[in-house]
Amino acid sequence: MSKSFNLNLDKEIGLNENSIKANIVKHIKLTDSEWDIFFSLLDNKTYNKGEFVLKPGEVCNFHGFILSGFLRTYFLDKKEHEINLVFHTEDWWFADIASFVSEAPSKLNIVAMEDTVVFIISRENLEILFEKIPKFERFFRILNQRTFAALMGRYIDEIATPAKDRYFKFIEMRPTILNRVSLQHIASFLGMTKEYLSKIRSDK
Amino acid sequence: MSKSFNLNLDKEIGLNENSIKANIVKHIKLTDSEWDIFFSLLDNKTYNKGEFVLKPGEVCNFHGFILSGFLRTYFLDKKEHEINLVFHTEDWWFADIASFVSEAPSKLNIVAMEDTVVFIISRENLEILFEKIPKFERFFRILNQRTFAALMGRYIDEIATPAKDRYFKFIEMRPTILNRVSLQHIASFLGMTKEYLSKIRSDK
DNA sequence: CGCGGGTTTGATGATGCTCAAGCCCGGTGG
DNA sequence: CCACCGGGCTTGAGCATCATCAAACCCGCG
Repeated sequence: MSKSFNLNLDKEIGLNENSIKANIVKHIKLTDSEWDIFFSLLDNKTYNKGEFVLKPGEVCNFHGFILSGFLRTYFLDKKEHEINLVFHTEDWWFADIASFVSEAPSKLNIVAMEDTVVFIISRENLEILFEKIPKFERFFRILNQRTFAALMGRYIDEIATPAKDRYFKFIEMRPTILNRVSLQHIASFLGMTKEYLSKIRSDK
Repeated sequence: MSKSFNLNLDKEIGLNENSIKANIVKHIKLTDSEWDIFFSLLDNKTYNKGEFVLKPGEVCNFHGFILSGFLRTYFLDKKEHEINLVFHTEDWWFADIASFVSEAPSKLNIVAMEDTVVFIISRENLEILFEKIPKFERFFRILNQRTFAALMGRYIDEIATPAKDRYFKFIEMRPTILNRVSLQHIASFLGMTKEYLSKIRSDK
């Protein structure tokens, strides 16, 4: 490949690196050589719309960061209904933490809802990263804390807020998601059936 | 004070220190002088039954570890009903993480259900700890990860499991709690009214 | 034009809540 | 020793929320 042919690609990777850099410098500062180490431990992956990042039964041996696109995490209940847990968009870390920590088979599906570009860091590389740059322990501590706080908020909402209010809260909090995903997925995310959501929406 | 006079007290503190040490060494190894630093940053506190560790409106500026006793974390819904989120027993780290990270007023109550002895580490001392012994970043990263995984499990259960099954699962998973707390608190913890739990129990 | 995914509508029914009453039982005081 | 109290637990009738199932609708697309 000629240099000029590669130019656009290089630019794009540069953009990607800046996006994850911006995410990380919010909590820790690194030197240039530390950044080099960090990026050497990442894999760049692309998932086409409909492709699976993780399937039940697999062990989640990675953490991921979304550069562009849109992932959906869900599981199947006893009646084989899909229950959506998270919609992950750009600038978002994701993993099945339960499977990651226990090294047990995941119960979750993570699927690409759009063509999606991610950085992946494997369990092994993550351990190397912690060893070489302990500051990343801090970064992931803070990340985990915030993710935990967010989940706790959702948990409380789910318990304390009736379905109707959850929907109106959702369109207020995450308006852009509305255009990127079908209503049935939003219904499932909000803990109700698509039929019931439809009734809520037509009520006013 | 004479040495012999202090002996019992020392023994007791020794016991407490061993309990939190055992909890920590599961994930990180410290030298004796690091342990000294660690313990110098802790406060030992006792809460009598009924006393509050945290009230809504206060900012949670600490993490705590339970040496003995029993705490309950709950919030009030719109109808002023208490909704139990966690029962914390011995060997358990606790905090309102959401309030801790955002430094916003807590929405939660944490109350002692029995006389309870805890170690408290303040936000300031926690930062000092991270600075002096970065290994603790790792410890709390792992702790947060596991807490997150546990909450995710509960969240999925709450969504995917009917009330009846949640109760039978609970008595199987946490049988000792049954004797330490009234049924109405268990009902609230399991996301149902005390009346409904009562019917579940009498059904079989 | 017909197909198919997504959405809506309506009838029916289950799950679990509300409210009110009564029960059980240990503690306290006369 | 009994009477009464109060907290926790139970019971029952009626009801709200939300799920299920089946049918129809809408609309872009081949």
